[in-house]
Amino acid sequence: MSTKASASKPSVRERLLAAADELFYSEGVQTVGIDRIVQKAGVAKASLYNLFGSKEELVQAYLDARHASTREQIERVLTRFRTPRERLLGVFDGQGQLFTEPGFNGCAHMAASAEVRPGSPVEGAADRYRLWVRTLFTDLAREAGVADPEELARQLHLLYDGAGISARMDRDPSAATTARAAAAALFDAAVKDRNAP
Amino acid sequence: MSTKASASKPSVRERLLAAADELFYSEGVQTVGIDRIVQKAGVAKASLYNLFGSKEELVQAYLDARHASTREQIERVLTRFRTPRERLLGVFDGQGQLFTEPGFNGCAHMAASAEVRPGSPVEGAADRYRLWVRTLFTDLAREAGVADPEELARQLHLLYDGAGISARMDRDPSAATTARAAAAALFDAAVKDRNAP
DNA sequence: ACAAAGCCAGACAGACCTGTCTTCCCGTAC
DNA sequence: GTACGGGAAGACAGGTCTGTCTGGCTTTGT
Repeated sequence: MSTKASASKPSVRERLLAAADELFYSEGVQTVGIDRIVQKAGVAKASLYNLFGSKEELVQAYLDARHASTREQIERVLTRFRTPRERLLGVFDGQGQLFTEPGFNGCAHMAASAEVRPGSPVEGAADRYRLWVRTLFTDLAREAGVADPEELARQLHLLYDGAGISARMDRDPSAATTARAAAAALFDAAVKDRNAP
Repeated sequence: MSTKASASKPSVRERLLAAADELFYSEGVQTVGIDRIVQKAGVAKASLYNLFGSKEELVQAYLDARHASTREQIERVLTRFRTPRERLLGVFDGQGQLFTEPGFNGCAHMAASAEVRPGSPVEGAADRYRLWVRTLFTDLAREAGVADPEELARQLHLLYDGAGISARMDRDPSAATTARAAAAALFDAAVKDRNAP
């Protein structure tokens, strides 16, 4: 078996994904060349092309790994909350934790999507990520009994994206707190409309 | 005089900026090479380097021109509104008009900032743009008599950025309408807090 | 022990990039 | 008429990129 070498030594694939994550995320997928990734991973260039086929597919794998990791982080935070309102706002708590991690550099999917040329398959990974965020907010809003869960989810998604942008471009991790406060106001207004239309 | 050739023929500088805007905005600053810009502008490569010095400075000039054009568009829309509340929400009306323009492809400053390597002077243009948006929202919120104009401006900026992201990545120009509705809810909640804290 | 597969190291081709420099043309001032 | 300067066209250098291919080493299975 070569796929489950996680106890003793990281497998070639794992080393490649780790190096790609570190370099792609901090410097961008366009400016980082294949040579630097294989050198950092201590891997032959032929292994990379045997495993992934092209740089574009490596970028997709890198984005999917980021997606999975973000998802785990947010869902782990959400288990700490009980009421629907707390769980809905907890998404921004999880986001705030991501903002303060060392080396945080904004949303990887936004950056990669801006770097590739339009129509690239890389945009599919970004679409998958956005669909997950949208569905998460919609489900939480529905559980909370909001009148129009889709509309509130769209609004919260704007705040979520905006916080990611601000955290990166303004270098201000407190954007998550601002987004959380705005989300609370929007949620409270939405449930109030429901009780007294 | 060569700088005011706008009546008969566009000057060399104007032709370069027009070509750069068209190519940089639709395909990205990294993937578009100098050769394609000088060819589209019908200009000698030496003229570009005499006028701008480097590609990086051309990118900055392109972003500053985008900034000025966006600013004019928004401010023109704002003149149509009278009450502070209408003017504050009118920013999202202007944004919605930008979203429906042919060839819209998201916020140029976000895309360019994601493509250049961190620390590039290009980020300065993005900072100038973000400062203008922030100041605009803060002034409008203060004119409206909100209790904490800076906090509301931060929240509205999140919606503004999020709408730009959604319009580009979800290909959904109605993101501006969603942002406007959320902004109205946040504004009304803020003035209500002021009247009955 | 021996075969076979996996993998590292690196050369190589072909394309593309930025930035400089030369050459030539054309319009204009004097 | 003539001198001059701005600009078009493009060759060129030096570097970087992706992707392929060869050679040799190491590890593993039997």
